[in-house]
Amino acid sequence: MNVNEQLAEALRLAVDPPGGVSVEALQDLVLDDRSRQWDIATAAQHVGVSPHTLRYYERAGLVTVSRNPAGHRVYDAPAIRRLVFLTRMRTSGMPISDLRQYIDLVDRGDATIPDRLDLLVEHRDTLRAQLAQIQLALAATEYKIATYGGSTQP
Amino acid sequence: MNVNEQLAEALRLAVDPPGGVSVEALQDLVLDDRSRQWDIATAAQHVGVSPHTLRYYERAGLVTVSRNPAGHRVYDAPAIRRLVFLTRMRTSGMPISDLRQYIDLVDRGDATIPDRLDLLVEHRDTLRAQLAQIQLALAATEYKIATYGGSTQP
DNA sequence: GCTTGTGTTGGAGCGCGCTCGAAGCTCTAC
DNA sequence: GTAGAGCTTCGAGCGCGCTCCAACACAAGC
Repeated sequence: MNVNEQLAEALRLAVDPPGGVSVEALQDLVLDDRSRQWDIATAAQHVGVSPHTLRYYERAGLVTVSRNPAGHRVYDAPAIRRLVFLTRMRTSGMPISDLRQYIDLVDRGDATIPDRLDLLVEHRDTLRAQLAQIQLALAATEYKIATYGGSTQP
Repeated sequence: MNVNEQLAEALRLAVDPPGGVSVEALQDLVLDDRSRQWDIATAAQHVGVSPHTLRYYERAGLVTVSRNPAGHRVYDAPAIRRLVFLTRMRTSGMPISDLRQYIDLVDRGDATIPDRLDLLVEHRDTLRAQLAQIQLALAATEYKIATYGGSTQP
């Protein structure tokens, strides 16, 4: 599986969850059409957040978005990809301050890759711990359901 | 596996995660020693939250705690068990309002068991969705780590 | 008896992540 | 040309879940 296939797979995975990314947006992203651009409403739809939130993320320094002559925001494929990543991390509970830190490293170039790796590994561990927590809560919930005589299936 | 064994197993599972419940507290709970009582500081330690939070939970109507002659809160085994359950649900993202609703049903007696089941099943579905989200974020993170050349193991 | 620690209450404050409002500019449709 | 939708900015507001403060009450140890 090469990198593009991995990316496509990761993006395909992103279709499923509610509040996720729309299919056609992902197709655009996989195609990486450099001429394709989106206004804030469309971008928001594709990313699965509100335009308010997109502006907020820009103010928070998570993305820099260029403007058209009218001063309106213009989102391109890389921006959307970054936003998809960011919202995925947000959904998983990563605070905006951490994302900001990571993004700053990205914007400072390849020399910061080791630092980014540190952050990512740390976050991976957080996610694994979180996974365990959720599984525990799920077990507790299913236990309660079982004791109440409810079916655990499906 | 009878109900007591299931409970013991569920409680054993609770030992592992960080910020979780202490081993001796669980032993007390499994023994269900009716004479054993705890002050707020000890209870907080056992449950893994701050005394502030315990008072807050009481104000929020999640637990009712009796007082000793001095007016100090006295936590018994059932109270602690409820708090362990509540904090587990909180950790998994269940809002306090939902917990309040569930607790109200519990306090209204067996007639509300169907309603409780509804709530639990709903929460189970939420947890499953959440699990998928976390797994997705984990996959994305591990993908990034891999592309940066970091080791995915362990 | 006095100090120190721990508890009590009500209410205020806070950090986070949005979310919205106001006032104004721009594009589109008719 | 004009209405209306949608964009811009800045700043304020909000809901949640704590977290802390002030002022006081009680308990244990010296």
